[in-house]
Amino acid sequence: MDKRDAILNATKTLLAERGFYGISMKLIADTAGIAAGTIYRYFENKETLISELYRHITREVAQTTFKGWSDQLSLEEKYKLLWRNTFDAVREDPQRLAVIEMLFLQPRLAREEAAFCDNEAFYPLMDFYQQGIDQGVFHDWQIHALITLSFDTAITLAKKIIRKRFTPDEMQINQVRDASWLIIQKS
Amino acid sequence: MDKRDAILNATKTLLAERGFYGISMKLIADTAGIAAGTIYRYFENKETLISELYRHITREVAQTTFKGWSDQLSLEEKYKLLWRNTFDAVREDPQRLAVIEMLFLQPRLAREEAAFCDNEAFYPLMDFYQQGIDQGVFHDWQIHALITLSFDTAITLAKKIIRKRFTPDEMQINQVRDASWLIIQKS
DNA sequence: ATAACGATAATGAACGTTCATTCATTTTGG
DNA sequence: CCAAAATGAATGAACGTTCATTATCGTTAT
Repeated sequence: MDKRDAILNATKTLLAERGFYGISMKLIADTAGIAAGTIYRYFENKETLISELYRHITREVAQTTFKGWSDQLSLEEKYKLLWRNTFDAVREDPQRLAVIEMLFLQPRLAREEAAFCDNEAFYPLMDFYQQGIDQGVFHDWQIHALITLSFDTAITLAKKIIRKRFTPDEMQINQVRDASWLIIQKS
Repeated sequence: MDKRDAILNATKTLLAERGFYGISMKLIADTAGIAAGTIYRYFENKETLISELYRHITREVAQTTFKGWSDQLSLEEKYKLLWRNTFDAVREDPQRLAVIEMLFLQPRLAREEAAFCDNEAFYPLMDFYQQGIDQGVFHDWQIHALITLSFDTAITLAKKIIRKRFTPDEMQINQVRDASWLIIQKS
């Protein structure tokens, strides 16, 4: 399935670099190094191509987010792992976040895929927070209130690096991570 | 300039509701209650229409963000004001955020307008953080590290309400706001 | 080993549709 | 009555999709 990947990759790159306008099937085909008609051997039409790209990337994101994950780890170790994985992933492949956000904002996709994204791929994340609450370590707030204050800062900060608003600095990055870890705890 | 506004409004609504596909000039015109050709009396072409919509909304956002702002207020009062204004604005007009994000992600716009957004409209925000640092109240980190941990949580949390991940709850909202205020301070 | 064959994959020109834009004509309002 | 505004049918370019044709490659027959 080499060509399928090439098509998905080309679409990803073009979306990230050019946005929604100017990614014609012809251009995708050229970028992937194939003929326009060939795309239709692998994808029904443009809409399903985009939709499958979204699924593809979501799966990638879930994988990198939980790289090195183990139930043996302490809550704090788990948190540092999650935060770092997320932060580094955004920096390593900025296109991934750009495209996922872009697609996520498309109303059609948003409704279909939101559930998938939330429930399937990121279940361990929800579970992590639930454990912290159950153990009395985290504030007993709605999980997404906790996520907003903690995990989401990794994404927000990484985005700022991409957009050149924040200059990478290992010490400050760790300070943000640690601050976000502190703030969700009861004591 | 009634019609100009009608056009901008129609474009905003359609973008928010349908995303990038299927917002033809004809549809925008119909939604605005005018003829297709009329749009070209107010905007050079589709691209500048979109671009001016972005400017228009950014200006609106800046206005609501600083509603009630006064140099008399204490840092903490200023923060609570900023956070609330931002949070409420997203809830009141979700389309605004949806569209601004969508447009911001378009690479062409992103480069042109990023500077405008950052430097002009949100100068007082930067200034607020700089004051906190200078007064020794906030951590002496890069401003955008502080923003990530504090101001940005208002946007992130508001988005979660729109996407039905977080159920509105005044007490928890205030807890998040206060936690984000605490975390950026030295003591 | 080579040739012949068939099936699967790939190609890209052609087609029909959509859509941004134009402009001759009509409407509006002072 | 006239200038400015508005109209919407017409235009042409761009684009998604199709499909007749060609290339590829594994299998079988010689």
